[in-house]
Amino acid sequence: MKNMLKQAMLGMLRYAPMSGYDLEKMINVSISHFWHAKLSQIYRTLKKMEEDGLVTSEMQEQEGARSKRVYTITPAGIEDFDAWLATIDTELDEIKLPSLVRTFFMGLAETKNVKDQIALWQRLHQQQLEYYQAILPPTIAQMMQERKFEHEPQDRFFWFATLRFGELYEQMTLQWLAELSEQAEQLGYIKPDTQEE
Amino acid sequence: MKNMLKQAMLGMLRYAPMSGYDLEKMINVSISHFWHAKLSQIYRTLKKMEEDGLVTSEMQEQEGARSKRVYTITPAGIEDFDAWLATIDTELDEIKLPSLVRTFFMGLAETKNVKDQIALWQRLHQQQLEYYQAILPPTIAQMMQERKFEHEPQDRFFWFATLRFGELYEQMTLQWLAELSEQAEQLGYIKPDTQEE
DNA sequence: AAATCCATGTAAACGGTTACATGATTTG
DNA sequence: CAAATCATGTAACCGTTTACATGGATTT
Repeated sequence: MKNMLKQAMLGMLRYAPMSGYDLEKMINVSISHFWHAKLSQIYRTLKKMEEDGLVTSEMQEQEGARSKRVYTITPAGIEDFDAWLATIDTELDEIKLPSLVRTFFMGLAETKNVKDQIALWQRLHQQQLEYYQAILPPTIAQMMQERKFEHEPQDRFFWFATLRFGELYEQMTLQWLAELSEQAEQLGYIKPDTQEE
Repeated sequence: MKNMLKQAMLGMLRYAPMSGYDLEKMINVSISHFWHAKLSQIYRTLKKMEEDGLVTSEMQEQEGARSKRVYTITPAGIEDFDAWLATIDTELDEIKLPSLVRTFFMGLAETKNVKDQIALWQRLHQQQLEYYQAILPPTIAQMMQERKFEHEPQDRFFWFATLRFGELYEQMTLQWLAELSEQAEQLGYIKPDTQEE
């Protein structure tokens, strides 16, 4: 997998200086549906980036709260990030979807299981769709304000374009699951509703 | 990321014994659009699986070709695989999409670049869609025959259901890209067609 | 004659997760 | 008063990639 975490972190720091803890929030909320990272990895990566001169840090005192180490992107960091943005990606993303691996082998599973699994996926993706549509947009807008992201209308445009991708992805998945369960039921590969356990 | 490679390999071996080289082909063709692995990792994993008693191997001579080490799933391996299939996955897949990270930061990029990148993605996804629709189905069918996969109609059904997912995924992505480029152009975030370089 | 495919592996490095360690402040 | 949030880090481990090493058979 491409080394995207460094770029994602530099990108966030281009909008505003922030701590490792803040970066984790930005990544695991704003772009959670297509990238994620654990705090431990973020701290390690920040250390490495500071050694490489891409960021600098200083402790910042806070009234009534413990102080935090705030990272700021350096000119070298900006150069590195902009150079990456100026390149063109010529390969499709390599995706790993455990649920599709499971689906591939479902012909070997119990029909009761297949039915339950598909029903659960439908519920989870329905929830996720609602999360993208109703909960995430205001959360992201609020986050950008709180962390004082200096940005232009076009930044906002592309941020919300990635959200739109999430929405379309969930809708497509729900469509696929509906098709799958309908056809599987017709062919007798999953039990039709009998209600009782 | 979940430890899917072991399950994917056991699953393939449930249908027919095969070599590490064959397994790589099965994984990187049949299920390439949602899982992949390098040969070196496959060989290491096979070694580990043999130590754990999930598979056994024996050298198999071939006329006019070098011999190969053919792996067969053991009863313990079947048990392990079936136990996994009988569990229900209660979490959504965690996806990593480098192209979406790039999109998120496109407000900071040159408009010329954005335009070129989106155009290239459109071409690549169009190609991939055609690959799923025209090339993969016969390739997979042929592969299953050659490697003597003993299977039932329901196996086939779920194999092609994962292909259908790939098709829908590409169509959805193309729709998203069309929407994105249209809106970005309207708002002046990418240069409209001027043809000359 | 060269390139690709078949075929198997090892070693080092890298990316990422899990577990551990600590403790103050805020919210329910 | 308990749980969640804020806040920073280290160490060990695991999964994955890249580079190395080898060589016969087939296709172009």
